[in-house]
Amino acid sequence: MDHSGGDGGRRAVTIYDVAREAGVATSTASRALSNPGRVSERTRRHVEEVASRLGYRANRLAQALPSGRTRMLGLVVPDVTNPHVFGLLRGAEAQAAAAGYTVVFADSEERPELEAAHVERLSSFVDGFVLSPRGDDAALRALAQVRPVVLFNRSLAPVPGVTFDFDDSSRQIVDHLVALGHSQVAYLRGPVTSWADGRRRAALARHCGVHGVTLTELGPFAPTLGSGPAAADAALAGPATAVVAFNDLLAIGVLQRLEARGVSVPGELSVVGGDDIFGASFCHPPLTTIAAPTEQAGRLLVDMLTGRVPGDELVLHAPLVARGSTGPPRV
Amino acid sequence: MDHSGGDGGRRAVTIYDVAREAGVATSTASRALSNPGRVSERTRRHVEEVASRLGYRANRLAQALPSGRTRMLGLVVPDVTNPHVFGLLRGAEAQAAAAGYTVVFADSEERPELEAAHVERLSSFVDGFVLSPRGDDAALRALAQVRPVVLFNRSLAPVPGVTFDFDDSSRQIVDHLVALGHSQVAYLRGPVTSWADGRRRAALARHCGVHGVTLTELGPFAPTLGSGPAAADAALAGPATAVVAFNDLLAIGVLQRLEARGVSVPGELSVVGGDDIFGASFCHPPLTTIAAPTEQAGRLLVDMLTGRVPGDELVLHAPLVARGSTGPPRV
DNA sequence: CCCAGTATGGCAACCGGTTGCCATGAGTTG
DNA sequence: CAACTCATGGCAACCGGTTGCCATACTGGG
Repeated sequence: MDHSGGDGGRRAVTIYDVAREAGVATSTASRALSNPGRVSERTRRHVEEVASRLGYRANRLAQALPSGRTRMLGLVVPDVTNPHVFGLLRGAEAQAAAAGYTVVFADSEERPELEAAHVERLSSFVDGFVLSPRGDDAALRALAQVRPVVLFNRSLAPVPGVTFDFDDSSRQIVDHLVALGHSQVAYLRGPVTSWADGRRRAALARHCGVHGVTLTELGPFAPTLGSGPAAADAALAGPATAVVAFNDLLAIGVLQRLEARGVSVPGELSVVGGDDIFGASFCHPPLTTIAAPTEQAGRLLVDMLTGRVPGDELVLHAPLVARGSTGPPRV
Repeated sequence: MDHSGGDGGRRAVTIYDVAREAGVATSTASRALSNPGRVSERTRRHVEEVASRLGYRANRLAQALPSGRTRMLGLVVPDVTNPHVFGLLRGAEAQAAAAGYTVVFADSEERPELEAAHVERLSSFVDGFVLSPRGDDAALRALAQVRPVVLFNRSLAPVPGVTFDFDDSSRQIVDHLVALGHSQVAYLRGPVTSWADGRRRAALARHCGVHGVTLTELGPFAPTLGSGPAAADAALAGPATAVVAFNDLLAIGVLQRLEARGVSVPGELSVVGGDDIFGASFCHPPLTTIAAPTEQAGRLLVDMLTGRVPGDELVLHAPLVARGSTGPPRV
């Protein structure tokens, strides 16, 4: 067995080495380094000097073992490279740093079983989880028993979380399209495992109903650029003059396909996205979408986890951002 | 002190509980669960049954303490939300999973001291690091003594790493611009802490020299969309008919500014990026850039770390992707 | 039927820290 | 000058696992 620091060579310096070299008991060395005030200034300085001379670095594994606390937080998302979660990453990181925590990210690649595996692997190493979950309700509830958990974009009492006001953002979209004169709208569905997709569909249907707008559902589609062509073609085959996509990735994929097919946007078809990702403002034409305050969500989630805000169910307002991809239908 | 699993309530189930409940010694319980073959089939089954009935989950902190190995890898990047590192994240994750490792990501926000802090915090919890480094050489060499380290986009013998062939990609850019008829080129510099920036400048200067092209250096600029306007304005103030940006983020920011100022691209100014990020293909006009094989780099780096490839200095070829943002200069 | 060999299980040490409790000695006060 | 505080430092247990070594029981063979 190799107990070295990892370079396969000499063994790492332990607090015992420091204590021996400094001529004090290990408890004194420990207190000198991590519990100052309990030890005389002279001794403390001496121990610190010896520790740094020997290049001592505490083994955080051993340090965390008695208390079980590591001051690390786990953040598991379905896809780190999806711009939609950028705000979450940044917000969580910033707030965690402020509270003296370190965030580690893991990517579940949209797969519930990988999410479970990551959580399992990390659960001993972190004090709590921020999850943008893909797993089913039962698994999440079970996990919440073992470790503090907060959820992004999923409501699952009694587990605390932050969601966006889908009802209101759907209302804004429908109002916007109605104001432009649309009466035939298609919704391009996201993954069936997405809780948010179900919410958006329901809310859109309700508000379309209120305004007498006909809503068609297409899909489900994978929420990626690559699904854009199929989604665009499906939309063009129907009567819709405007499409609302599950998310911006899908919407941008649709825009690319429409450009390739020579369909003018918004003249022949208006396109609405879902989350105002990086790229939504500079694609062609710039995408009308919903600007979810994901960074704020990240901050709040970490606050809940670190106990600075009571764990609860928060719903954040997400405003519509109208850009060039929506306009009046060409009659 | 609270030794519970984290919910503040009852204490977590330990292997001692399992052993007692199953009526065997702790060593037997341990072996039954993690070293099968050393224990009779009947006993193993019994212990497993008891463990799952009690909801036992091994404390990985304690498990890792004796061996010092966690089968986790740390990946520290300057900015998780910079699309440039997406390939790195994906490639590393995929290859690590294949080798039975879990990857945790951390974000240094382009700050050397935060990078150091993350590494320090994580070093006991991971078996090695993949770094896209911002710290200085001495710090990195010191770190490499403590833990296995491999570097992305930085050459620093004897620490193994993967870099891209800047010389060749600069040659491709210059050849391309010369073929289009340009003779006045500006380089928009990246951060001074970036090793890659220095390499690109030197290589561009050399190849411009070969073709008798005049190269102007502007900046340094932060490698973000937000620096685009300043960079674009600086470029327009000079004689250049083509600009090469440090990276795509900066290049896309430039494109946005040029569009806002009504400057036609590539008619009045050609623009070249640096890393073919997400968005480079659908910005307006689509960006000519260098497609660095970052995913392959991520795979190789993890292979080096897990010892499946000899630790060494690898240089990967990065091809030019010509898109709409470059064309002949308007005479 | 006895003995050797082997499969199984248990004791205890160890990983590297932290901390409760007690002993000691210096400083303070009556 | 003696008694009492209080600051300081040390012993040892503990966190929750793993593992080397030994004891035991059971097996099969002579």
